[in-house]
Amino acid sequence: MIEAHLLKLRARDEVTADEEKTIRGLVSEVVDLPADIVAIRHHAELHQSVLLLEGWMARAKDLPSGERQIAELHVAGDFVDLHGFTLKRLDHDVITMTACRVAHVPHERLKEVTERFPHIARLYWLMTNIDAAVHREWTLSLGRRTALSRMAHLFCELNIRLGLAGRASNNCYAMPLTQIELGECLGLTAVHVNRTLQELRRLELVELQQRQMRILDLAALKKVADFDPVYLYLDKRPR
Amino acid sequence: MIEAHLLKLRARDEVTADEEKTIRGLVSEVVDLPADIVAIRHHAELHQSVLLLEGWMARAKDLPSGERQIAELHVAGDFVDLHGFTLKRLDHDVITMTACRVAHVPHERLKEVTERFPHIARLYWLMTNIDAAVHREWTLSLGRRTALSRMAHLFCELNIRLGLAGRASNNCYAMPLTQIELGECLGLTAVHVNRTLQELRRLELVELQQRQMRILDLAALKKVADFDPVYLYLDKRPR
DNA sequence: CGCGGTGTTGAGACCTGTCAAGACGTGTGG
DNA sequence: CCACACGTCTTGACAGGTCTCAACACCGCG
Repeated sequence: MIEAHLLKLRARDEVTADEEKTIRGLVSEVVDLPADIVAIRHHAELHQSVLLLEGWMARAKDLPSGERQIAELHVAGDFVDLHGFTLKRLDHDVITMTACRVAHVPHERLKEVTERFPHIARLYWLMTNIDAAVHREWTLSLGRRTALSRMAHLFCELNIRLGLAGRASNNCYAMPLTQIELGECLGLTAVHVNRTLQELRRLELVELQQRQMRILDLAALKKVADFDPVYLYLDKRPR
Repeated sequence: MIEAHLLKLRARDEVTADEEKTIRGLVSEVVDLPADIVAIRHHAELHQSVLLLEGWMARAKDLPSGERQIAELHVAGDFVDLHGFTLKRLDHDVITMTACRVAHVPHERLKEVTERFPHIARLYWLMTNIDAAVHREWTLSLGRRTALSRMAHLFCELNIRLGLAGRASNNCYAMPLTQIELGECLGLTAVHVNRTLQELRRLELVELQQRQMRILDLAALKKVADFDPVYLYLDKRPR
């Protein structure tokens, strides 16, 4: 069930059989989590990182006023707090959006990786750098894109990332977020999410019902979104 | 002149004399750049990273419509494209906001660091993770904070980061950005930046003239900004 | 002395937020 | 099996923050 994670790594660089064995050996235990809980609380001392095997999680930051901004969504195969290995504490919560299955990876073992497997270390460094690239793209969305374009962009991003993990095909994927949660990703209110979603439907770009996303016209959606996947760094090359 | 960089590292962890020597040895050459150029073009193949010794740079993403969003500001001591070491190409431009002096660090030497100096490698990994934390805080600003709060937050962040590099004292620092460029950071138009700045002045929180920033009431400014510096990870501990 | 970039101001438009109410669906308890 | 509660989705009217467009002031520089 760590397959999605290996798929994600192998999309960016070769992973030898030996390295795969090392990576599989990182996991100390596998745990199931219910939906809508804080899995990792901000500012808590960390001694392990969490690899998402199944389900959706998110990195959320809250304002004292109670407003929430989600900084990144995570799907199967993502290391949701790999950055916690060097940071030791997180500046955000990691929350479950659905029921999830996760693997725990002790920081001690990650440290050994940096000492004995520099190539894996660089690969994991790369993964956190790709997370940062996603943050930058969201910054661009929030700063300069309209609500419509922003939402279209998110749907394009999820289509690719879920596809990589084997969780999307034919431009269709399970999309478990409520409109409130979509708003927390997009910096919008739930009301405006609702209207923007209707506009995307009216334009016949997407269908979204029963938590199931179907992209009807990917080319047009990308155009509305101004979507270019280079920021996801999907080329396989030595790192 | 690499002092600011060492200060930045030493704010987060011990750096031994040996390690300092290794870090100083990373630099291949030092170059001066004029203001307002693209120092590193997005998507270009990279074989070295750039360490900013003096001046201001920024990571900028452009939309086809010509609108620009700045994702992070960089000051003396920052490795402006350390993430380029694993990414190999950038998803954004790195531009100079002022005349700058930079040091070039070949990726070959960084690779050696990951093989022979895992602790320095972890420190540099940490630095890119802190950049990502800054991205997340900006995401929160753009998604949920008002223009006033967002601007106040940026001024607080710069106060701390410049202070760390020895470029701020008594809550005063050189602030070379035009109002247009401030808008590119804050997701605002220049007109609204102007009005928001006036509001901050009217509230007697800051003075900004002749490109010189003076924070008049830091406590009040932080309150308006909802500023908490934990996201800058200023605690010194083993990484 | 004129020019270009920057800063400032005003009026009006527009995108998104706020508030409120109702529809719909699903799970639970009687 | 029905009644109800709760969360989610939807809709309308209105408010408000930010943008657009336009004009002018200021200033350093050639």
